Amino acid sequence: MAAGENGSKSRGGGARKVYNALRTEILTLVLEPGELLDEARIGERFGLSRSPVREALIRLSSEGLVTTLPNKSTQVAPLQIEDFPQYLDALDLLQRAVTRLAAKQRRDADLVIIKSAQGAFEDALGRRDALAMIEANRDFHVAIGEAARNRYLADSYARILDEGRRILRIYFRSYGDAVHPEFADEHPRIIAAIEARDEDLAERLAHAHARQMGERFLQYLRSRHTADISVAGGVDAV
Amino acid sequence: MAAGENGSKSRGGGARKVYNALRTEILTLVLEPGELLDEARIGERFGLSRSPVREALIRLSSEGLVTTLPNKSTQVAPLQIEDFPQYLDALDLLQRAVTRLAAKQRRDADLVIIKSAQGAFEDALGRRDALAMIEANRDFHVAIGEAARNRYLADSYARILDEGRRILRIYFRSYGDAVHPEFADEHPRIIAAIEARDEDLAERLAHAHARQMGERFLQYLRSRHTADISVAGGVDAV
DNA sequence: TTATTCAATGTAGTATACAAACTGTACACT
DNA sequence: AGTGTACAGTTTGTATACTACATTGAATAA
Repeated sequence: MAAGENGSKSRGGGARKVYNALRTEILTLVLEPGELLDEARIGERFGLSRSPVREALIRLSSEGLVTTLPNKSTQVAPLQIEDFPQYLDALDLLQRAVTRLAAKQRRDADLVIIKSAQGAFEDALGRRDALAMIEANRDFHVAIGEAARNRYLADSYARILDEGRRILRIYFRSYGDAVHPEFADEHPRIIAAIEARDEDLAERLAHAHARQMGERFLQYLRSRHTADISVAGGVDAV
Repeated sequence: MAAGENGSKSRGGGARKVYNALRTEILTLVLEPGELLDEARIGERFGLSRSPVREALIRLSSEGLVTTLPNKSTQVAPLQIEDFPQYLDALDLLQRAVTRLAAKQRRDADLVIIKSAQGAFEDALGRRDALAMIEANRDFHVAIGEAARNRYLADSYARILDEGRRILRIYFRSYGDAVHPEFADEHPRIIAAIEARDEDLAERLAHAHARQMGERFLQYLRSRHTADISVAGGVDAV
């Protein structure tokens, strides 16, 4: 297979490339939960051997984004909506803590990053681009996580936010990726609270924001039958 | 290298074996923070090729237990005591949340596991076995995490607890692994609160427990010079 | 003596080769 | 017909081979 022929980075880049690509596709549901991943096929898709592909899959497995059936194959981690309440609890807790900390510890440089992410968010909102909106939303909160200056909490928070990308994707996709503008005004208020170093307000807004998100998704779940969107097993679900 | 000759599991077991071994040795400081890990050497130590070793290292890297310098080598993740305050904050937050949830959600089966871990803890205390005590302490809290029935929080909590094993190890080792009995009576009270489903008390005790641990370690840090125990870079530090 | 270049060496990243386990199908036997 | 076994195909897990990057140290020049 044309060894030595490579487009981008001659070394070390292969595994990272596959990792990033698969990760994005998993989080955007281009790869459906439960879908089976074949190392060889992925390898030939990227023009790489199985080794870097394997590395990428191991990383993803370690993050819980893929599940590896021993000696059989690895599949995109199923989304178990039955523990969505757990998810919400965790998101709420970490979001409150992190946003409060950010209000306390933020520096001006942090604010710039946060506002920039919010800019991208509003941009996507204006373009009615659901995909970009989800990503910018994640970046916005991750930026707040960084501003909290606690790598343990920020890591856990980022992990949860990523999981949320898949949930939000299901939500929007089910509405044909129509963008609902009701999300628009919550972020600026959070920014303002962080900028004003108002810890209590920041925490309260963060809490409300998580609740809102959960409420909307639960409402959506109720509108459909839970069974219908059980993406847990099949490739062709939803 | 005698292909096909292996003691335990003929397939999939190799990588897991290396992973578990390295992980334990990292968390017990048998492998010092900053120590360099050579894939080939590890491979020959376990009678395996580089492939399974690589898989183990990738997993560990993904968990933050080793740091991989691109194209150079991988080293045991340095312990940065300068962000010990961050660590404490995160531990406190998650411990409070998880212990409270455990008091709310626990089932009888959970209590059995928790008490069993506490049994091992007291056993180790009696034997003055610092290593076993640290491990049992971690298991005790992880069991509480399981009882909370929130896999997101339990995962984050477990991750933080593992990091704590290294910190506790430094602490005890510096005192020649002498076991201080003042830890003894906090766990039973936490168990009692969980058993009685007293959420507020459980959270308060969990909070106090985290504070105690942090206080002791900070006191230890103050007694030595911070620079002396900076295990960040060198192999032979401490 | 000190700085710089370059070859030599070692190790990580990738490719390939081989072995074991699982899957499914076909066929035989009851 | 139903069940069990054999065999082929597919795919993971591991071993080995190869390549490129990086560091080291010696040789040479200033």
